[in-house]
Amino acid sequence: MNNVGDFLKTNGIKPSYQRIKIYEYLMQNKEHPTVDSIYNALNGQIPTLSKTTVYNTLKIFIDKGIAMAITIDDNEVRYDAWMDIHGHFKCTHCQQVTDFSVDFDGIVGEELLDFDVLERQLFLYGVCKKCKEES
Amino acid sequence: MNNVGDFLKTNGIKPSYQRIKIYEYLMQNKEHPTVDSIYNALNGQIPTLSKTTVYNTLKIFIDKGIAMAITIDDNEVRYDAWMDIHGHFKCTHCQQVTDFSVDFDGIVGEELLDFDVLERQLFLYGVCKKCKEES
DNA sequence: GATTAGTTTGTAATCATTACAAACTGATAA
DNA sequence: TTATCAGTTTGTAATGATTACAAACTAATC
Repeated sequence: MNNVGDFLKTNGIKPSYQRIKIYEYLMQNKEHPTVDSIYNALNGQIPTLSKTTVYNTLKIFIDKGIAMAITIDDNEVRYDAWMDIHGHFKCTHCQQVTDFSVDFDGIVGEELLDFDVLERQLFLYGVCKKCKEES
Repeated sequence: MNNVGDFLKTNGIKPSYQRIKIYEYLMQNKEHPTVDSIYNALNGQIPTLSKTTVYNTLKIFIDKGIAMAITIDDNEVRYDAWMDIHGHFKCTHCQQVTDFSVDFDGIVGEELLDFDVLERQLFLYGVCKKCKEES
């Protein structure tokens, strides 16, 4: 499991125990956890863990570009270690968030011709397959 | 100016003075105001206005489908009365939000084939034309 | 004019996030 | 080994947006 540590080092982040655990958690739990779920999940293994550390660590990850924050719904920020371009679908019934691939070519109008676009986020909302079948 | 009142009525909203003013403000200020800017802008005309009323009213507008909330950046919810499908570009230099048209055809991968997509939001981030030229 | 439903208002509570300072850790140098 | 120092973690307190709630108000109806 030392590859996570190496990965952090490669990205200019000192691989402390907490940071390794938090990044591992992000990688293993792709359902876009919140700060709270990360904290609660890791508190068992790291009893001294502080929520501030979770916030700090996630901020470092984002600064260094190895994670991103997504605000799918107001007032719940979620975190994601999958950095490929992809979109997020949120089911308004079961609240589940589903990733999907996106092809951004040619969707943007001329208004942004001379703009530098550095980051893209596509959010879709509706009813997922499972909830549709159940109703 | 009574057409705004009629418009609200058509959408099942009793056209009170506050509601009319708030909706007018949304229509005239397309830069995606926050609750705070709406409140501050209207407080002159309506000295008794309460921030709670702004929150309540915007919630009603959203429920009835004549406005939408966008969370371009964490912890600042903005409101928009333009309900056509469009994207939002936020310049990370000047913080300005620019609307642009979007063609969503064919961008979504197969993962969502059996999903009902009811709402779409596309956010782009980067450097706008003006800031690019200035640097 | 009385009643009632709906609307607005202000205050207090909530809750996520941030600020900050103290405690801790681990490496390096004497 | 011990001292030092930068970087990390922790806990508490502060902030700030949003919500809950109850009282005051308004407008329409009987």
